Amino acid sequence: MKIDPNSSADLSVQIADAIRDAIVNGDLIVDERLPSESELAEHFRVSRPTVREALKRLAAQSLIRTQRGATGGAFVNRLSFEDAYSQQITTSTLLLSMNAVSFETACEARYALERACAPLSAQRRTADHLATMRAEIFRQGQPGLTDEAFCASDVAFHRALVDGAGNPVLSYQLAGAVEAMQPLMNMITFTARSREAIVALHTAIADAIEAGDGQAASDGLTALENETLKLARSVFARRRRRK
Amino acid sequence: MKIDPNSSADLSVQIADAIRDAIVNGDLIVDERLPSESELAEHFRVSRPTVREALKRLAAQSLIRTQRGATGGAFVNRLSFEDAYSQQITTSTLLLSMNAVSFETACEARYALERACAPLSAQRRTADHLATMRAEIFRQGQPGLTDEAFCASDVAFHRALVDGAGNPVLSYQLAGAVEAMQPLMNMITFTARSREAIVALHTAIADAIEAGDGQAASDGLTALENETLKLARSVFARRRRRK
DNA sequence: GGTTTTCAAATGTCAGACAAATGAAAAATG
DNA sequence: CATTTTTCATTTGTCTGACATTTGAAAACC
Repeated sequence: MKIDPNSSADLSVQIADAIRDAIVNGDLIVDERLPSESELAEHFRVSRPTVREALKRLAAQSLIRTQRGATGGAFVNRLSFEDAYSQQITTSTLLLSMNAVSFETACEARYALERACAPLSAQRRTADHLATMRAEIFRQGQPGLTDEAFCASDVAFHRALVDGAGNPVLSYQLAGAVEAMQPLMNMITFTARSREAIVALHTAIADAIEAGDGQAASDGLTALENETLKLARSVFARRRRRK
Repeated sequence: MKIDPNSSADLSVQIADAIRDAIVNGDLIVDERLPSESELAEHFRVSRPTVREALKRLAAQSLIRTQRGATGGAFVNRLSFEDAYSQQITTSTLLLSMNAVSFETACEARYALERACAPLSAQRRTADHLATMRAEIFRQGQPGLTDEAFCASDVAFHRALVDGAGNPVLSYQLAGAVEAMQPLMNMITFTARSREAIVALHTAIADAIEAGDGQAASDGLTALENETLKLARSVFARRRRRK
C-alpha cells in the first residue's frame, strides 16, 4: 500500500484509493482490522486528519466501518446487498433528477428490466411473493388512498415480482430502477379510472405469475408500460395547458 | 439545514446527511456553491475538520466537487452517467466478490438483463454500434489473444449491444452487471474450441441485431448463456479434480 | 469465583496555524 | 488606452497538538 509523492492529487484521495485497491484486490479481507489512524498516518507520512478524511471517503462507500473504544478501529466491511441497494437507489434517483432523463426513457428502462425478471419469477416465485403481490393489489383498490401511498404500493408490488425471481443480483439491480422512478411517478395524479386500469393489469400479471406463464407476465408488463406512458402523457399535457 | 445535538450519531455523518438531503430535495441545485468550510463550521457549531470529513463523505459519492483558490469551494456536482457507471461497477464488483454469489446466479442475472436490451437494440442500434460488435468479434477470432484480452473484448461486444438500445438508463444499469462479471469470467480458461463456439454465437447475435430481429437476438443470448455456463462448469469441475 | 475499578487504546472532536492554489483587483508597462 | 505583471485576499489542503468519549480487558477487591 503506497502513495505517489509526486502526484498532484489530494493525499486523502490517494490514500483512499490505495486502501480501496487493497480491499478490491483481496490484500485486505472482510472483517480484517486496518492499522490504527496513527499507524496509517505514520505509514503514509501524513497527519491523522488526512488519514481520517481518507477513511471517511471509504466509509461513505460502505467499504469500511469504524468502531470506537479499546479494541476499535476501522474494519473492512462485508458489502451487504442491503447497503448496495440503498446506494444504488440514491445514485439512480439523483441520476434521474439531475440529468433531465425523460419519463419515457426511465419508464422504458424500468419495464425492460422487469420483463427480464418475469419469466424467472413465474418459474420460481414462492407463495409468499405471490401473497405480497395480491395484498398490494388489494390495497391499490381501496378508495381514499393518497397518490403517494398508491405509488408506494406500486413499488412494493413490483419489488415482490422482481424478488420472485430468486436472484439477489437481479433484485439489487432492479431496486434502483424501480425505486428511482418513484419521485417521477409521484408527479402523476391517479384518477379513480386510471387506478382501476392499473389494478386490472396488476391482476393479470399476478395471474400469469401464479400460472407460471412467463410470456403472459411479460405481455402484461408491456401493457402496463403502455398504460403508464399514456397516463403520464395526458397528465403532462394537461399541466402544460394550464401553464 | 440542521443537525440534532441529541443524536448519538457522529457529527460528520449528521452534517453529511443534512447536506445530502438538501441536495436530494433540491434546496441546493446543481453547480451551486456551498458555504465555505469555515461558514459551515460556524453554522453547524462544529470545527472545520469535522465539516471537512462530512464534505469528503459527499465527495466520495460524487455529490459535490471541490476547488481550491479564491473563488473555490464546494459545488453541487451534476452526477454524470460516467460517474454513476464507475460507482456502479465498483459496488457490483465488490458485491459479487464478497458475498460468494455463485457464477450461475451472476450469469443468469447478466443475461436476463441483456435479453431485456436485445429487442430495443435490434430496433435502434446505429451503424456504429454494429461496427463495434463486428470489430470485437473479429478480434476474438485472432489467435494468440490472452484470456484477459478475450474477456475484455467480450465486455466491449456486450457493451455495444447494450448501448445500441439507445437508453442511457439501461446502459447505466447494465454497466455494473456486465463489467462486474469480468473478474469471474477471467477465471475461465478459453480453449481454441470454446472460443470458436463463442465467436459463432456472437456472430449470430450480431446478425440478428443487424436484421432487426430482437427475438433472434434474445435467443442467441440464451444460447450464449448456456454455452458460458457449460464452459464454466467444466472448468470448475476440472479444477476440483486437480485439488 | 464473581464483582468492581482502573486503565490504556482507539476513534471523535476541537483550536489554531501554515501551505498552496487561484482568480480578481491593483499596479506597472508599452 | 490596452496589456502585462504584481499583489492580495479567499479558500481548500495539510499539519500539530490537545482533549473528550467510548470500550474492552486487565487488575484489584470482596
